[in-house]
This record gives sequence, C-alpha cells and structure tokens, in this order.
Amino acid sequence: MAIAAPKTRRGETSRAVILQAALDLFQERGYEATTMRAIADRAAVSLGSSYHYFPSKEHLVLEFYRHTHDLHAEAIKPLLARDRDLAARLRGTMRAVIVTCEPFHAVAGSIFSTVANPASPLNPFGPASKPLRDEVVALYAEVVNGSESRIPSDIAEMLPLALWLYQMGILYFWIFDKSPGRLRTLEVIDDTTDLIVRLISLANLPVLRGSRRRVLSLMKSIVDSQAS
Amino acid sequence: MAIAAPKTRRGETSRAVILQAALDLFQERGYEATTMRAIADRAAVSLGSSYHYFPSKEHLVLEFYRHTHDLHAEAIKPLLARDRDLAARLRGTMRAVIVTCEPFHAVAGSIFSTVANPASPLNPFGPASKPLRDEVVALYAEVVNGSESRIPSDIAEMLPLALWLYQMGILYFWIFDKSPGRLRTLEVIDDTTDLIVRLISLANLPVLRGSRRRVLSLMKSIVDSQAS
DNA sequence: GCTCACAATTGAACATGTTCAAATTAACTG
DNA sequence: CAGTTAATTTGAACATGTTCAATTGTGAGC
Repeated sequence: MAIAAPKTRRGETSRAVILQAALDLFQERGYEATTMRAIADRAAVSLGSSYHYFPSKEHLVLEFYRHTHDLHAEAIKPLLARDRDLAARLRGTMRAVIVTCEPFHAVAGSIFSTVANPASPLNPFGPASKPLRDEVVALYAEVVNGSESRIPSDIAEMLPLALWLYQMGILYFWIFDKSPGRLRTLEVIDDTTDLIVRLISLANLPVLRGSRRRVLSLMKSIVDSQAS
Repeated sequence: MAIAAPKTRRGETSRAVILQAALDLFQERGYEATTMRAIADRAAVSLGSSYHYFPSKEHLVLEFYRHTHDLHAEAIKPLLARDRDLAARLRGTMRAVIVTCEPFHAVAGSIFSTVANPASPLNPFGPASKPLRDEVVALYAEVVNGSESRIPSDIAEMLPLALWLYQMGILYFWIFDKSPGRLRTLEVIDDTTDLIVRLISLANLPVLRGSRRRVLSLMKSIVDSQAS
C-alpha cells in the first residue's frame, strides 16, 4: 500500500518535499482546508506528481500520524529509561501523547475521523496501518515490561494492545476537549492511569478471577479473529 | 440544523420521496457509491431540490440512523414488556441492534465513520444528534429501570449513557465482523452483556468501592464538561 | 378570481479528489 | 557517448458534493 517508493535521487527529494508541504499545510490550515493542489503548489510540483508518491490524500494523513508517533516515541525515551514505576510510566507516556499532539489539535478531528473510518484501508485495524500499529503496541509493551511491577503473564500479554486502544480513547476525548490548555484531558489521564494500575492489582483477587479470565479470553479471541 | 422543513403539501412529498430514494440507494449500493445525482434522479427531482431539504449528504445519513433506531425500538418492545431479568433484557436489546442493522451491514462502515467524525456537526456527541442520542439513552434507561435487578442509584444514573457507548462499541466490532452470519458479534454480545451484569453486582464488594466511586465520578465529570 | 409574497424547483457553475495517457528526465548498458 | 529502458512529471479531463441566482408554482388575503 505504501505505493511507489522513489527509485531515484530526484524522486526521494520530490517525495520528501511533497510530504513536508502537506504536513505544514495540514498544521496551518487543517485537513479539509488543505487541497491537494495547494500541497502540490507549495511543493513546487504538479498535481499529478503528488499522486505518484501518495495514492490518496488519506495516505498523507497516515504519514502525519507516523510523524507524531516518532515525536512521541522520542519524547518519552528519557522517562522510560529512568522511571520504573508502572503508574508513573503510563502517566508520563499518556501525557506525552497529548503534549506531542497539542500543535495539531485543530487538525486532529479530521485526522482521527479519516483514520477511524472502517471503510478506509487506513483504519487502525486494517493491514495498511499494521506497521505503525505494531510500533505503537511495541511501545506500550516497553512501558509495561520495563516497569518493576509484577504483572501476571496473562494480563501482560494483552495489556499493550489494551493500552493502544486506551490511547485512542484518550485522543478521542482530547479532540473534544475545549478546556483551557486542555487541562481536562490531563486530569482524565491521571485518573484513568491510576485506575488502570489499580485494577490490574485487584485482578488477583479471588472474586475477580472469573471476570478476569473472561475479559482476557474475550480480548484474545477478538484479536485472533481479526488476525485471520 | 434539520433545515428547511417543508411548508407545503408538495414540499412534504418531495422531502419524503428524496429521503426514501436515498435510503433505498444507500442500501442497494452503499454510501459512497450513491451519488447525490443518483438520489435526485430516482426521486425524479432535480439535484438542487435535494439540497433544499437536506443540507448535505451527511444529513441523509443521520436520517438513515434515525430510521434504524426506530426499527430497533419497535423490535424490542415485546422483550422489554415481557422480560424482567437485566441480563436477558440487555442481551436481547443488543442482539436486536445487530439484527436490525444486518441489512445495512455493507453500508454501515461509511455510515459509522461519517457519524463518528468529530469534525462533523453530526457526530454522536454534538448538538445536531442530541435528539436521537437522548432517545437512545432513554431506551437504555428503560432497559435498566424495567428490570427487577436492584442497582445502586449511583450506578443506575450513569448506566444508560455507558450502555449507549457500549452499543457503539459493539456496532464498531460488528462492522468489522467477517464471520458467517456475523455470529462472532453475537458471541461477543453474549459474553460482554454477562460481564457487564456481573461487574455491576461485584461493584458492591468493599474492595471495589474505591474504584467504583472513581469510575463514576470520572464519568460524571466527563458528561458535565461536555454539557457546557 | 386576482395578486403577491413566499415556497419549491431548477440547472448551470464551482471546488476539489482522483485518473491517465503523453511528455520529459534520469540511469544504465554497450 | 548513443541508445534504451524505466522512473518521473505534467496538465487536462473526470466525478461528485455543494452553492446560488433565476424561474416556476402555490396558497392566503382581498
């Protein structure tokens, strides 16, 4: 799907310059307001050329998404190297998500809806976004595994995927957040990360064993059925 | 938002005929494949006329959504009148959702993404969809209140809204469900409704009191902040 | 029945995502 | 360096959602 990799020096520059123009314009004007013609103009390239490297406008969004992920991964490196407490790691990671995305808040609505569209091959569960999805899930695996908390293996197995979903939920909330400085989202992050860590520790209680087993096997079966 | 109510006999017929054409075509060909021109053609009306009654193609989707809700509400009436067991009521209601929507499965992806778009005024949390949202939440309130289960009032207060969200989650899963007869979704419904009922009853355990309070106050604060 | 304000209707025009066949340029081979 | 192949670039053409000024129909008040 990541069609038409450049085969030439010139091609590489073109691709890069188009992508940069798109990222800039998305940020300046938002997604809908940015036309493919405007992107081509700013990149000093013809309309057709843009389509040579990016099969659709949506594919540029996917690149945008990747861009923010890279920023995010970079931003939390120190935290993950330093802190061993699961709650702190999770909280820091989530805070970094929205801090990283803050410059794009105005655009994020369109981005999100484009990516969430089940009809699009770019949707988060589809094949086209698998590479990026795997990276994000791996990042959460590191958040979990690098902590000193001892997490039961059945939970640890599913947790990264669940946290990836959780991140999407937080982002969706953040998109709607009209509070000054998006402080509301930060509060929600603090509350929910605490809650998650607490629930994980509670999951060992005998009364919760049954539900825990059900939840995990449900998640597992869902993941498996999607994989096929 | 529901712009331009017909003021005339002729106007009413036109609106109805356009809507019917749209619903039919959405079902026959899917959302994207149905052009506004095709709708106008089938309705034997000009392109401009369609826009007189429906400000955009998305608004036709909202009508589509309302249509399925009405079907659903009708379908579960007997169940809600008969059965008093919460698990049964919830399970039946959810099963009816996907049975009702089954004819539209092919279209549902586009519908969902259109409606989920945070940038659209039609998104489920926005003002334009409030009337319908209120109806759906009220329906889940009836599911809960009509049961014989004694549900703590703090939970009962939030539950209908939570179930509305849950329904959207199930629909999202169902859209991706490729299993024959969408049996996978039915299984997931059975599992999750059981789980929900069980968790509600567990919520009275002393160890869970803290988490329960946190979850509910979090939900409440989110709802309140959205309302303003 | 006449008139007039307003509703309803129309279709051309516009903006924008996308496609494609043709032209141009780069890279490689002998 | 000449020639050939493949990558790149181009801009015109297309489809479709949307807008709007102009036209036509309708019904209320006299």
